[in-house]
This record gives sequence, structure tokens and C-alpha cells, in this order.
Amino acid sequence: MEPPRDEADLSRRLGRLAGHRLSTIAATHGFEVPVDLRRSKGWVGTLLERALGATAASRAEPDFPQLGIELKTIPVDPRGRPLQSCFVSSLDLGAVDRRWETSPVRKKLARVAWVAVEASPHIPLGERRLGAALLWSPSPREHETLRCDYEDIVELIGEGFKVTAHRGTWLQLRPKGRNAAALRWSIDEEGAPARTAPRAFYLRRSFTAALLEENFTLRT
DNA sequence: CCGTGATCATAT
DNA sequence: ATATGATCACGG
Repeated sequence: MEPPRDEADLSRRLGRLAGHRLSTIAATHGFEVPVDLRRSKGWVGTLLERALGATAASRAEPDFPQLGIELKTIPVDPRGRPLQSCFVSSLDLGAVDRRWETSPVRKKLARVAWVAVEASPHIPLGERRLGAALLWSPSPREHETLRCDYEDIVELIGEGFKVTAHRGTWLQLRPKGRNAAALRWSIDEEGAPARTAPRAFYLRRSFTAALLEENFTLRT
């Protein structure tokens, strides 16, 4: 499948997928539907990438580099509220770049195609449906808060301090690795090399919850 | 081996 | 019920 030619093209493709079951989309693209997601955690995201013509490369760039658009599936309950936080991008603990402007976080969040997916555990995976997509960019206020979160966290890391997921209004930093044994080199408070679990930025569930509410809730 | 796609599992 | 920290499959 060719990558979408422009944003309108991507939007059209998303519109065609909205309301369809995952089993239908999977069949179209030769994906086998797993029994559950325990051992296939990224299956829904990978399926959507394929269905939309994204390049399945693991890169710190948006999924559609030429469009500058990141694709994110967002698992929702029957009321349309997110069930999970959302991975944004990894942080290189060995060479911390503190500049927001050039950060993968800013690049990825500059424009996002959010796609809600039914995710209540009682719905068999193949029967879960896609919702309408939301093509979104952060408002000036959102952008500012994201930037502050990022700079705060990255500065602390750069100074060698430990940062837990408690920090940050909307962005947080959490472990992300193969398992607890997977370690990376980092720099400690004394400036000495240290071993640390790999970390990545996530968007809090409260953030995506507000996002969906603002954009999909009927207001008077 | 590592980063991206994420969700799982447990403590609170 | 929710958040944090842990974990799994895959592509490159």
C-alpha cells in the first residue's frame, strides 16, 4: 500500500476504516487475529499502520514522515474514554538533548491522527470496531504545557537525577524495555556512567481523555 | 540488539 | 478505579 499522498488522502482512508471491525481490516491485509493482546500488545497499532500505508519502521519520527503526521490508536471503553496512557517516544539516557524544539516528542505530537478503538475486555478482539479519527495539533496552551513537562523532565535527567512517572502534567517518563534486566548506560548525579532501565515519554490517560472529550462530546 | 507498536499486572 | 512500573512481538 502506498503512503497517503497528503493529509486529505490520509483523512479519506481513515474515514473508510471508521466503524469497521478489526477482523474485517485484518482479513483485508492478511493479518491473523490473535486470541488476545497479552502476547500481541502492538497488534492493533501495527494493523492500522498497514491499513493506512505507513512505513513499519521503528524510528523516532512520525509514522508518515512526509506528512509530519503521527498515528496513534487509543483504546477506549464503552463511553469513549481511554483505557491506557500513550507511548510517545524513547529518551536517550546516554546523550540527553534538552532542546524541546528538536525533540522527537515535539515532532511526533505536532500533528497526530488519533484513532479510537473499542477495547473493553469482554469484546472479542476481532469484533472491536474503529472509531472516527481525530486529526489534531496541540493548541498553544497544550503545546506550552507539553514543552514545560518535557524541559523539566529532561533537565532533571540531564543533571543525573532520577525521575519517576509522577512528574509532569501531561507528559511523563516511564520505564520501557524488554524487561527489568534490560539496561542502558546513563550518567548519574556525579557525572559517572551508570546502568538504568530504558525510559520513554508517555501521555497521561487524563490528557487523551480530555482530548477526546473536547472533540467528540456534544456540547450546547 | 534496540526502538515502536502498545497492554499487562500489581500496588495503592 | 487508577497510575506506575514491567512486559511482549515485531521489524530493521
